Amino acid sequence: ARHCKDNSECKGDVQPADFVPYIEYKSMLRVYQWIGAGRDSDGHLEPLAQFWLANKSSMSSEWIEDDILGSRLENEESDIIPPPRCYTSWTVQPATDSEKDMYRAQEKLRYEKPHKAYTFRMHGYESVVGPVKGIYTQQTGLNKARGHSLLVPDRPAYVTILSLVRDAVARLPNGEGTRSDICELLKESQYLAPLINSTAENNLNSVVSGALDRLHYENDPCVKYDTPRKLWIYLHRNRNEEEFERMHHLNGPGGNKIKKPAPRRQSRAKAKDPLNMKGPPNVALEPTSSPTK
DNA sequence: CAGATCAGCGGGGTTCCCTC
DNA sequence: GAGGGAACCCCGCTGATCTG
Repeated sequence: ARHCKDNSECKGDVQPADFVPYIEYKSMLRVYQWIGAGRDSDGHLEPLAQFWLANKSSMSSEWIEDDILGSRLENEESDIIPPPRCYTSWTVQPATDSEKDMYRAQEKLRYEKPHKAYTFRMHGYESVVGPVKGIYTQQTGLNKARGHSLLVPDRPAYVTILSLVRDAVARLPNGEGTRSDICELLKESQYLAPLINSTAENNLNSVVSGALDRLHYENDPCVKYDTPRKLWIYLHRNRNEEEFERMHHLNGPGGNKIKKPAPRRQSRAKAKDPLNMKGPPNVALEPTSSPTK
């Protein structure tokens, strides 16, 4: 991989049609990180290595000037997407009854201690979820759960559509997936009311859409939507339970509760401006990628 | 009672697919 | 290639409920 000063300089590079970056540039730390673990293979790397060997004499080794990337550092620092803690080749599919039982047993444990982080272990993949927002002690559960058309009425009050969607996002394989993947995982929850017809299914889709919407405007959001790849990414996918609990209490009662104003999105025309997309050709400045299915 | 949180709603924008 | 429709996300507003 090499840096180009601008896009035009990169036109000579070759990338496979199904190109996905294998290294990520951490602008905050100014380091490159290998993010291809589990996805790399000689089949992908050999053509690139051959091309490099054939063309290395004509390639520039110049680095991006600080004034090109430097001015963007502050913005990017908040946009860094961590790689998953572990990888899985499992893809989302409807759960069998035994899989549902297994998940529900774990989910029960997770919500027995809502003030603690929890690690779901399914399909050989570990998904760590943080404590439920706003819960800092072992609750007595006296509060009544708010009514919700898609949730069962006899559930703890702190089990909301937001918490369930957050768990479903956390359980996405490698922390990435589509909205329908999230819906599929959500259906395994014991707190979701049975979907009786296709109308209820559509309703679930729009409810999840709204929940994802709200989740990614939170302070320290747990999800981000990757527009080019049309995937939702679990931003906390590399945190462990200790980190979750530490951050939970930092933001908890007595902690820093200064609410960050909702990040105003760039105007769409601006966000899509190709001139603003200065990422090096083979480096993910933003999301990590997984192979196209 | 005020503020925070959760959730629903609807208009607007973008992208993709299909048809002509 | 242009146009239309569908699907989806973006964003602000509002109301219900809970908490201190």
